Amino acid sequence: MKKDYIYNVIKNSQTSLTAEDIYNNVSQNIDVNLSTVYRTLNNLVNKNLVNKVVRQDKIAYYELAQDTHKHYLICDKCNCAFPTQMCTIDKIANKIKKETGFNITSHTLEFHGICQNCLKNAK
Amino acid sequence: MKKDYIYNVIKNSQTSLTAEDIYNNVSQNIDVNLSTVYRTLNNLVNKNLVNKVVRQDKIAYYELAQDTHKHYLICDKCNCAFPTQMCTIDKIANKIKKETGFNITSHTLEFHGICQNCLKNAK
DNA sequence: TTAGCTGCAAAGAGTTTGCTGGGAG
DNA sequence: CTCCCAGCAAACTCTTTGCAGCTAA
Repeated sequence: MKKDYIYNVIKNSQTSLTAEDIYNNVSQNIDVNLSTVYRTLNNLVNKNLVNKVVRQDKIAYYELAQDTHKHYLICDKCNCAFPTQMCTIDKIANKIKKETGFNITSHTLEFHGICQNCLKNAK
Repeated sequence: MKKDYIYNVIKNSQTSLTAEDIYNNVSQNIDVNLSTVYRTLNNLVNKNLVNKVVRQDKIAYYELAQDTHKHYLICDKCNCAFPTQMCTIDKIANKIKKETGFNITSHTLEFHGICQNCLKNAK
């Protein structure tokens, strides 16, 4: 079952991956079609096994759905992404929920800037 | 100059707008082409007069670049968006900057859930 | 004149979908 | 025997681009 291959790639990855990343990775082991990757990913997302986040580059990134909630520092030069655990948004979300009655169920947060590598190289 | 029409629509809007919103709005007054809208928007963004944010629906939303920084509560049912001023992200960003050396220059934050209207209607 | 705007049509990227055949239970 | 899975090609959506004509300073 190709689903397992796809799921495992996500599971074993340290960062979030694009559909293409996953396609390339799975393709090293078995034959698979891009449509299948997309369809499977949508399945996994619907089953809450995988989270999908659309970033400012308009590309969807997938990662394992887990409790430890991550956000990324995305470099606008090299497009690398460092995860950060520092998420106090839930507090803010709760506050907003109480004050406005809007039932917040999720949030996305992206930090943009220039990573240390690119800063060095620029000098 | 069509740029002025486009800029004014953004300036006078209470919420962020898509290129299509802007196109429809401007079209009520003058003839304009969608390409022109996109081109003009990109110009305005490059000149830092307008901010562009890509949301989870993969659509770019435009709003006036201003100091008072807003984030939106986006309803996953009716897709309406309520602005909220409650942004303490800058503090977090500064902390991350210090601790990791990653030079954060901007961030995006989106809250998703169900708005009060949709909550009511569901009952 | 020189540069920057425009419209139009076509291209592009990422993603989805319809149809069909194939494999698992 | 069913039903879900997979491949392929085509379609879709939002956005960008090339080209040619136009406009303004």
